[in-house]
Amino acid sequence: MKLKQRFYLNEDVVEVARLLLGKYLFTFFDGALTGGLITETEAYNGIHDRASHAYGGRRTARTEIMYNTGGTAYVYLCYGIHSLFNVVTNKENVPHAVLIRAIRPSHGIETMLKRRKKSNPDSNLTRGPGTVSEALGIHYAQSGIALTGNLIWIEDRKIIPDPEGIKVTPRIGVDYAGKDAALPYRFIWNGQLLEKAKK
DNA sequence: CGGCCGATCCACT
DNA sequence: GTGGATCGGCCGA
Repeated sequence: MKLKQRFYLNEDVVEVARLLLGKYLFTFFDGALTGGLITETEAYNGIHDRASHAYGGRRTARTEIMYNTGGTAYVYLCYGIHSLFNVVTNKENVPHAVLIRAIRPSHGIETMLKRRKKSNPDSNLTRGPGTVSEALGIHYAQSGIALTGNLIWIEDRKIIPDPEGIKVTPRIGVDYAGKDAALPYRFIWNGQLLEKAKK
């Protein structure tokens, strides 16, 4: 059920962002399994995307991780406070990535509550990219680890989102990206499942 | 080196 | 709806 590297080598990062809806994101740190159903993603489409850290082919110590082969975690510090978790896609040297913006908690909720310093699992436990990382225990020092390993991984549990339940919008917080700020690269799934095909 | 600023969140009003 | 927190990355001098 764990997604194989083949999944991450897809050359269409926007498609991957959509396909990740309904998959399960897990971490296993400090003996605790935590995870949930991915409900919101954003695609960052490489060197021609002004919103991407890799725009213009920029390579720095930080962005270098995005040039890894698909199936790597790219985690960076935002606003000095938040670690934001991304899935690197496509082949080596093509810096595509999908930002995970929200999950629906399913595993290790007690652990996630403790990490988030909350007492009740309300709708804000893992909604927003900074809170997802905090709840799952992901830190920017972990940027570069493989999603085919046993610390952070994604599973396909045969959950099939209803396309009608998926909303597509521009990305959040990328006003600096000029015309690319308007691209429809954000996917939000309301949790509605596809009805079994009527025969 | 110095300075600006960000793929955000939360408390408060 | 608004503003403060908080610090590494990046760029220019």
